[in-house]
Amino acid sequence: MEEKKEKRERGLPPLPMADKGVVMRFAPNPNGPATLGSARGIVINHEYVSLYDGTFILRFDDTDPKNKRPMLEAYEQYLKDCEWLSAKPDRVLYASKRMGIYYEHVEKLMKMGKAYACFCSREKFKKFKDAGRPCSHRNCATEDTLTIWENMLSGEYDEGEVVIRVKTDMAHKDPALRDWVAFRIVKIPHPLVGDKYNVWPTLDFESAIEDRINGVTHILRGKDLMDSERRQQYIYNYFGWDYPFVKLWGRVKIHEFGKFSTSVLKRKIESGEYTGWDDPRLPTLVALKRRGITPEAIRNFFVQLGVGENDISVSMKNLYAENRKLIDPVANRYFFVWDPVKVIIHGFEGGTARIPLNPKKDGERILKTESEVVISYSDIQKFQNGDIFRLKDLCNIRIISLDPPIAEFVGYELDAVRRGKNIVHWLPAKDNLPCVVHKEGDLIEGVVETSVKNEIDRVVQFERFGFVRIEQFKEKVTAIFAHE
RNA sequence: GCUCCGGUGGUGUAGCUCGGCCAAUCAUUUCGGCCUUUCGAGCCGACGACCCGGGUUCAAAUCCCGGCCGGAGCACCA
Repeated sequence: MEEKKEKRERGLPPLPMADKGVVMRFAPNPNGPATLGSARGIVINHEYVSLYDGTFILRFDDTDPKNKRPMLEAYEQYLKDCEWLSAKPDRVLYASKRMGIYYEHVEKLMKMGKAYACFCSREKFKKFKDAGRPCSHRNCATEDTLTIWENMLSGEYDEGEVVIRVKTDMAHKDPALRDWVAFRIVKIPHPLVGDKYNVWPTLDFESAIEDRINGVTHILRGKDLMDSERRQQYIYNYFGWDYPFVKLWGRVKIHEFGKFSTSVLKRKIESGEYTGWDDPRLPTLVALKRRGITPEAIRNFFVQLGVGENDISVSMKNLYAENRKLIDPVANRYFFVWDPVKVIIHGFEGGTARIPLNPKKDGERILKTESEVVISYSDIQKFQNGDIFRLKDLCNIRIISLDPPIAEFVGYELDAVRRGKNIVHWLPAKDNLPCVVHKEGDLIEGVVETSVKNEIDRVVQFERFGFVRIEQFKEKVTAIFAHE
């Protein structure tokens, strides 16, 4: 009862048939670091596993060194990204290092007469497939199939010359299921295992075997892999295995990023359009981390999205809202004056402002100033000669000249201005640090409180600007914008 | 062309398995108000949805049929 309530709060529907243990896996191709899309797989799988106290497997489906060439650094990055998301895998598998297992199983299938070597070109086979009729290779004798297989392994055939197909049903009403390819020849060295192999399994074959061997009980997969279950079911039937429970989910599109794919990202980084995988404009986890988006926020975000089967298009605003809930209570506040303009205050001999670091916490920062301050150009622009406004937590002033900006001291009474829009932030003209904020591709220059240099690698709020992560301080402060 | 799947407010989501407690949940967005001090944070409030048409039933978001719309697969990619 209580447990059930907890599940509901976390937002994920219970998993059917979970009573005999839960083993789940996330199986990326490491052709780049994890993106928000991968994060969904990592988070939800892990969330379920921890809900049922099961086992979480990270499996690299890296069986195509040609079209989906893995990136060596991405393997390690995936591990780091999982840990960052508090989803450390219980087991890590590299398909490319487990080829023997796949060979062993396909050989069994061939001996059972359930797999055969096919020499048809793609075009030729497509004709047979569309016609719903078998090609001549389908009836090849078992011994001959095995001989061809041996020759494939020893490299006697060229790429594209021959493939191994799993026998399904050439007359199946769904053309997508008819005798699919289980192995093909790829004579390009693999980033991880070199030129050790030139016969590689397809995803459907590799995944079918691995899920079984590792006792995977529940599979979460994209709708694009909808046919995998029915394709792989043939193998499971031949071996007398039970297929895991499958839940499909739709594609997630993020408004702000549009359609992105790892390979497109990679190209744009190589061409210099982006500075690297951690460019703050990108939807990679390393980039989000750099901006100060917390892993907890990402987890909450995906749990809230749920596991629906329709394709969705969601805004980063939802992620930002989750992140804000987490960081707002702890992020220290600072003044960041962008486009700073110096204002001379007549009749003010200077003063000291004591401002809470965070309205919900103890601690304060102290701003000591003389009679000259800086405020944002965008603020002063809104005032006219004679207007009175307040320098937040300091004093009230009246504009007596706009160009050059000169004001006169009016008093300390907050009540005199009261309304929020007449309160602006400021900094002492003589005591501040230059600062540049990376915000959505723009560089925003300004000045910040000197104590910001003690916040390296932390997320703070620049008042009336937004939350940023302080990245470094070398002559000037560099901050990366997260969100408002 | 063949084969699958899905359609709840602007955006997501709960509810649909076992029809009534649903004049429909929660989050976010937008708007409005509040705040001894963030016009860009916070707090409070409001607006806003069951794709359409039939059928079954005392009763349908929930079941059935048809339509419309959207998505996916039919690769020697994952």
